[in-house]
Amino acid sequence: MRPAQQLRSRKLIVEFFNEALALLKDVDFDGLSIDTLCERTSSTIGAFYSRFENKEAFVDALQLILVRATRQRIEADYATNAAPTDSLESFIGWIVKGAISWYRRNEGVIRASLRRTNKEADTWIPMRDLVGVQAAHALPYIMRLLPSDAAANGAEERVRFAFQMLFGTMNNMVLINPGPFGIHDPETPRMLASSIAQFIRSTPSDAKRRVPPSRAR
Amino acid sequence: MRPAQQLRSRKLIVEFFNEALALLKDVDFDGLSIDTLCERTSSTIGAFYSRFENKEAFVDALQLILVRATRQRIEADYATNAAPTDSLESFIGWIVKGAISWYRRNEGVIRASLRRTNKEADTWIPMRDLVGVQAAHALPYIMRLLPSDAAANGAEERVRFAFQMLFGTMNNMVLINPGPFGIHDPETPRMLASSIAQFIRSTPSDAKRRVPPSRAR
DNA sequence: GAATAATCAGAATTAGAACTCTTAATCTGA
DNA sequence: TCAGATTAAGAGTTCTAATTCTGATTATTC
Repeated sequence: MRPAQQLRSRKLIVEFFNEALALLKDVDFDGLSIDTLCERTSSTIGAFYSRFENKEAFVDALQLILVRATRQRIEADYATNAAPTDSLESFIGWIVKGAISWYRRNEGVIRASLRRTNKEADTWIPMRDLVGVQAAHALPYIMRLLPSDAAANGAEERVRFAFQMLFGTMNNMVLINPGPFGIHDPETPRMLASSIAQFIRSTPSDAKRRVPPSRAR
Repeated sequence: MRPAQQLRSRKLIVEFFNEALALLKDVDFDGLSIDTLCERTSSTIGAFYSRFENKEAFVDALQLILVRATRQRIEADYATNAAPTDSLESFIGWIVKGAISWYRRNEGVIRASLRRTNKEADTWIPMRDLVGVQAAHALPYIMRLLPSDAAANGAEERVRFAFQMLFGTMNNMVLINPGPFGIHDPETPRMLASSIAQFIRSTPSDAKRRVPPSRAR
């Protein structure tokens, strides 16, 4: 992306991004046509290509903006002690609530990003790192809130897996809306939070005691 | 898809499907080129189009084959009492093991199906129904294996949500392989099973007791 | 072993969307 | 105000991959 020197082009770039975000509610990156984008912004192909190397660069930039903003938001939240520390459940509830609202606000880009074709270049990587950032911040909080017996045995592994399930489930909601619960349903945060809190709390012996080896299917 | 009258074309159709499955390990439906497919099967464009209306119909057929086969497999498994009934954990373990191995076997098509662009036609629907079928079969088993206090309060809802998390997590693994756990990791089934069993067992009062309302993020 | 139907071959066509390129307009600084 | 730099217009080009179409080839039937 070539940086703009003049105000008009700076404005135009913003318009491109905003209109793209709007369009992404209906289509994904493949379906996002540069022609359409230019029409919608009352602009032209030439203007677009004098700013962006190509469509891919534009899309990368769009993703990057979101990732950057989100990362800052996360950092800020933790820096200002916004995270509740009274119990594991309320901490997890806070995490989940924040995550869900992020998914709701950015549904279009997220869906498009998930679908973006990646032959070699793993275009989801910036998004993935976001989950990593979240997990890294949350981990010490969670460990502190966990009773010592639960914390002792592989809690960190369970936490990481819990995060993976959390974001996996939300990605899936945004991607294919499988039902019965959708990203916009009011019960969804509660279900998610209680489920992963439950899992994090569980001790490995719970599982061992209860799961005798079953025959292969 | 026009049904084949002669043996040679029946064979060819099978070859098309098999080769497509092989190709889908590397590319998705967009990247699956008919030209390539025909080369790989030592066949020709003409042969392909004398069988299939167009590429989309071919892809639909491919998906349908998988969905049909899977549905039958599920029905058969339950019909022959393959499901363990000694404990919730072993039943869930069985479900998860079966599901994971299905994902491992069919990773390519699944990934491609997840990514398939759907403007209006929701091409994932047949796959989604599969989850529904699974859940419908499993539900009564689970209810029977649940202690009465857990079963009483919204257990059905929790079961459905657990299934949604299970398949959401696996879809996500296949789609973007987020880590730390992958669909091929040997620990994955255990983690998945213990996590959803835990959640299904939990009573709503667990959650209520433990989650005081936290301030919005 | 023709006659007819089914299938295959594959060059040529089409279509859609990204991108280029040249000319025109607009801005900026002196 | 005007010369040079930046930006915008948008018709035209290019590229890619699906699809069409017509003449062979191969199977089936009587």
